This record gives sequence, structure tokens and C-alpha cells, in this order.
Amino acid sequence: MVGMETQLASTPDTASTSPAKRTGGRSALVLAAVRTAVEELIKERGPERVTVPMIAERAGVNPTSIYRRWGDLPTLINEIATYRLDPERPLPQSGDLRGDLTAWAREIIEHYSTAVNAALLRAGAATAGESESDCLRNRRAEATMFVARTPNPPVTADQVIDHLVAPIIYRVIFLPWSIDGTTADRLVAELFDRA
Amino acid sequence: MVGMETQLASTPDTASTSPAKRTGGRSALVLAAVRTAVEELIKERGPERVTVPMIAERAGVNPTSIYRRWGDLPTLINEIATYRLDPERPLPQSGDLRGDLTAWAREIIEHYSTAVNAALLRAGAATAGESESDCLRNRRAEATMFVARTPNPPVTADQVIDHLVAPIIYRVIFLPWSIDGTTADRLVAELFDRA
DNA sequence: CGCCAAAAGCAACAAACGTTGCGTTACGGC
DNA sequence: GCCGTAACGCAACGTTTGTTGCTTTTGGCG
Repeated sequence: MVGMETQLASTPDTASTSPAKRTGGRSALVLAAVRTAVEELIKERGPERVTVPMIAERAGVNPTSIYRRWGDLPTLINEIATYRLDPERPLPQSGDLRGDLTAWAREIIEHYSTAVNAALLRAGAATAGESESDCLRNRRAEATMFVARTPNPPVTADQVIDHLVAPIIYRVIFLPWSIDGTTADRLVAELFDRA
Repeated sequence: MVGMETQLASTPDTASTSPAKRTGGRSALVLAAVRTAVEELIKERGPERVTVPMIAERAGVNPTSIYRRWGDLPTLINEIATYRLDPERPLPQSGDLRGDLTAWAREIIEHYSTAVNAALLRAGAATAGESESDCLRNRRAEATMFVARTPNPPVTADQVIDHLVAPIIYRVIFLPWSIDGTTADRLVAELFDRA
């Protein structure tokens, strides 16, 4: 009984090939527009004061499209936050652990010095408990890598997390004004030399 | 011209005495009910999925009362988060800086080990940028105090923040499972001894 | 005890939100 | 180019949210 085309848009007959997702052209445009809209709005109003219709209007897109694609505002924000971080950028690799970590820390601080990224980090913090989308996990992996490739590492990966990443993230979230050009170097110095 | 009692609830004639705030009885009950409702809901559903009407119903209170008192959901959550922390509890005071800091760190970890407090912290993080209600500021004050009352402090208040408070808060928010009974001692040790 | 006004309740309302069904566009594959 | 259908747009709808004017309760104080 293949008749009665109920067209429920599920389980296509050629199930094995591919669902034939659509990634180019218009979809991509919508995606980009929504992303920038979210970033702008989150920067302007803070993550708590943004709504889906707002984003839709700013992006020149119908709210329905957003609801259908993401379903949820936290989901959407999380997706954007995680995406924005790590486009597989090259990491510092001078052979000197301390130098690498300093450069790396500067990079992170630089990244979060923009209002958008800081706001996205805060938004991510709010949903960190429930969804697995921890946007900081990559940092942990990077720290582990830095330490692992050093012969006799004077610090552990955990120490890098605790005394370099954690202070930076903490200050970005709660004390943004307290970060300046010397922060990265100071933290690295305290990590290695002890004050 | 004291006449024409327009009664706009502003600038009472006896401006100097007091606006005659009302703190006892019913108000206090509502406050308590709302607080526990927020805590329960935030624990159950995560900070992003809580709404004012929800809280009102759970608390057995009219939504209007909440809107009038706090005006805003972020405001309300923030208020609760900051309140919950420090009811002027006594701080460790053994005379030994290291011992005091250890006890203090253990206290903080203990506090955030409950789901409610962790969730409230995350909620606070989301709104940290905009409103001044930084629920961590008390911690900063306490750290400063600890250091200030020690004759020749081997660490600065900033170092306590960066290497003791920050790692704890960071882990509570992003890596809650990574905290155990040894964390406080380890961090203090790393702060003082260097690994 | 009795007054005054702060704070809570109530009810009705406008606005915003999110869902659903259906028509239209246009990507991807042939 | 042509077709099938994924993804978007549109419009209508029910629900939820937040506001406002008013009444009722009741805490604080003489």
C-alpha cells in the first residue's frame, strides 16, 4: 500500500542514499544573517534580553524559519557561541612552552575583549550545566596538547586550566574592566615563577 | 507650597525621617516564598527556562507582586543569587593565613556543591556584564580582608582571586564533575608552595 | 486602638511569543 | 533544463507574558 501519499516528510524511500540536506545559497544566507543578528543584539542588549522575533526582524528573516531550524533560543545561542570560537586556527608553536602559553593567553584575552564574544561567553555559562555544548572544552584540549608535547613540563594541564584559563575567563565574565595588556604575562609569570 | 497633596508617592514632606518601608509580616512571607520558588525552579529546569508567572504560581503569589517589586526577571534572579551567598556569616580567623584560606575555599566549594547554588551562579554569570549586582564581589572583599589583616602576606588579594577563587568558580560553572574533596587543598597548596 | 500608606491581590487588557497549515521559492541531483 | 523536495515566507491562531487601574489587606507608628 504505497498509495495515499500522506507526505509526512519523513522516511524517504531512498533512505540509504542521503536526506539531501540543503546547505548552499539561500539557507546559507539566512544562517549568516541570523548569526550576525544574534551577535549584534547580544552585544547591544545582553544575552538575557534577546528574543527570537527580535533576531528575525534584525536578520530580515521570518521568525518561523528560526523556530523551525533551531526550535529554541538557548539552542540557537549555544550553537552560535560554540561555532564562533575555534575555526581550527593554528596554535603558537615556538618550542618554548612558556612562550607558547603566553601567546596563547594573549590570544584568548584578545578574543574575549570584544563585547560580542564576552557576551556569548556569559550566555554559554548560563546553559553550561545542562547542554554538553561547553565552548571551553577546546581550550582544555589545547592546554593538554601544549603540555603533552613538552619534554619535561614544569606544569600540568590542570594547572594551566586552573591558573591561566580560569582567571582569564573569570575576569572576562565578572570583572571585565580589570583586564589589560599585562594580564596574560602576569598570569603566566605567576604560573611559572611564582611571585 | 506643601499643599496640593498630589500623593505621587514621591518626596514625602517629612523627607528627612524615613519613607516608612515595610519589612515584616506579609512582605517577608512573600519574599521568602518567591525565593524558595526561584531556587526550586532554577534547580529543576535550569536558569533559562524559568519565567515570572511560573515563579508566582509556585510561590502562591500574584505575578503582579513580583513585577512590581523586581520589575524584571534577571533582576530578581540576580537579587536572589547575591542574597543567598553571604548572610554575614563568620569567616575563619585562626590567625594563620593559609589555614584560613583553606577553610574559606572549602566553604565556597561546599556552598556551590548544591545544584541550586551552582545554577544560581550560572544565572548570575549571564547577567554579570550589565547589572552591577556581581554576586562575587563579596568574595573579593573577603579576600582583600584576609590578606590585609596578615602582617607580611606572602600573596596578594589579586593572587587569591586569580588562583583560588577563579579556578573554583570556573570549575563550578563549566566542569562541575571535576571538583572533589581535595580541590580546595590542592589549590591552596599551589597558591602557596608552588607545585 | 486607630490612622496612613506600603505592599499584595484582583481583573482586565494589550502586546509579544511560539505553533501550525499551506503556498512559494530555489537548491541539488539527474 | 527539469523535477522533487528541503527550506523559507506568509497568515492566522491560541497561549503566555507583562502592564495598569483599582480594591483590599496589613505593617508601622503615634
